[in-house]
Amino acid sequence: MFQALAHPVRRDILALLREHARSAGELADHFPYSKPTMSGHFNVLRDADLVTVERQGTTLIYRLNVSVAEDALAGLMSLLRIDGEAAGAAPARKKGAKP
Amino acid sequence: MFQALAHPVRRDILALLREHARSAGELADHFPYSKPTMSGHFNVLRDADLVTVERQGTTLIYRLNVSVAEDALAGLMSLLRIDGEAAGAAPARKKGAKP
DNA sequence: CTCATATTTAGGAATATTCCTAAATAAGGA
DNA sequence: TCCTTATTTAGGAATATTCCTAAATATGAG
Repeated sequence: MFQALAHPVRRDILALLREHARSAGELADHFPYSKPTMSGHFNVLRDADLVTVERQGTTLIYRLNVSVAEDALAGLMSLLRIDGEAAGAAPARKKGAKP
Repeated sequence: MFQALAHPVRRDILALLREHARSAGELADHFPYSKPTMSGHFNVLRDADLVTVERQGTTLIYRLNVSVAEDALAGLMSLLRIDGEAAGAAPARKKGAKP
């Protein structure tokens, strides 16, 4: 799953899907690569379970799989033992952080 | 930086360094790979600024660079627009999470 | 069935990663 | 200086990633 996040194009795909679900073609149009290349990136994200796919007629709709993304984040957090306070935009003040 | 996190050995190195700083040799002893191979992994982590290194006599001491790790986490969070609540071990109740 | 559209799979070239052994470098002690 | 210890750099083989073009598949319209 970290492997899937390792390529900038795949992270950008996730950022686009964070806004709303999109078709394969619509996603592909955002990048300067061929459709088959983009399809390969979709496969990597799907294998990592970071996105789900659903067919609608001839088009395939890709969606961000939020729960798995959250698991990824949880794993990275516990790996580094970071509380999460540091991540938001404006960490006003500490909650019950007992270090 | 995501690239640096993509290899399991490098994530395990970070997990070890999260506990406390360690020498190159001490780190290498935790893995079934040669010293030069491990040294290569250290270089990747250093290039990604995820660890710092300091010489102490003949040994090199590696330390987790927490601030950069936090930035990584923040980046992943904003990429996926996740609040961070989902990550901790026991998310008792919501803070000022206003969705 | 045939055609057009949307998307994928197949095959292959260029490049990057990962691991090894052998040799080099750095530091300190006798 | 010479030796030992700690660690790195150098060079190379095996494997994986990334991208392409060409061909295949899937679906719906006519």
